[in-house]
Amino acid sequence: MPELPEVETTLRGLAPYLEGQPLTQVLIRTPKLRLPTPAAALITGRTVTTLARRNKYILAGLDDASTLLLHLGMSGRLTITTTQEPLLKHDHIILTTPKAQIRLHDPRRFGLFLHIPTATLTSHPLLVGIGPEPLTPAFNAPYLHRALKGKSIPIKAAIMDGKLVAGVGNIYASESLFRAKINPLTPAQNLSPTQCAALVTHIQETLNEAIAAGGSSLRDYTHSDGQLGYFQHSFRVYGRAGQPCLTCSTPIASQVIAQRNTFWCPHCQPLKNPRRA
DNA sequence: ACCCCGACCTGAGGGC
DNA sequence: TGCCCTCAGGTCGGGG
Repeated sequence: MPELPEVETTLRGLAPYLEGQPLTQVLIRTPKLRLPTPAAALITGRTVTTLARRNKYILAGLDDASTLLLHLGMSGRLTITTTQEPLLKHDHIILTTPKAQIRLHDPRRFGLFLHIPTATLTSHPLLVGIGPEPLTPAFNAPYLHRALKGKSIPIKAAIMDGKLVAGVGNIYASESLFRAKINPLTPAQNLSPTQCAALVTHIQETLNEAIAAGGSSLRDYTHSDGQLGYFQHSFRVYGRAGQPCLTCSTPIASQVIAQRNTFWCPHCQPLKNPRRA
């Protein structure tokens, strides 16, 4: 479920309950998510000193120069609850602070919960080689144009590659390409500098709007259902196959690209040079 | 270097 | 009611 905006709003919602707080109790109920989970004793009693996001990872720095590295995978959620509420199936990691209980709930277990020395963070295999953050100046039109050189894969697949740019997932890839009026099947290397500029702009706009929408829905989670980062999205093309384009009423097309379902408007996002060899 | 594809998991929803 | 199939917002590693 989570893409970058969901991770970002999860992080913001989490901060008041976790930042500066001691982990008075830790319960690890699942020995292995995508990778083995650490023993509870290693982190019990530590205080969370910093909270940050890199790509779709949440990084929680602890006061003993170690860091918790958390990823929500496809189906992961963090919930904020009281200690009273019963544990649910798929609540894998339970962190208790004086303020709340934070639970990692992940039915498919594609998520991650690791504990590593902070000094090794930047060289960690999961983080090394990740591309620029999409919402920073490092992600710009000249960079994108350069990065796409020699790539014959569809632009949709290219922007979902975290080594090229961090955090653009399946939904926002389709949404950004629609806004930039670029056909998702366009070979990546064929994008003009102008199209690269448009794509950068619209990736940033799409992500920022989603973060703003999520941010505006942040409230006191201990009194709602406790779920962080989930809010009503209105997507322009994602999930709308066959429905009229909001701009021109042409039915939205869909096709699996790079093993993921992809949505676009054939009229607003025409494929240039459609002929094959 | 580039690109493709299977693998990792469970649950929801549709068709019969 | 139940079975069987497909699909799901992510990522990695192996092989061509």
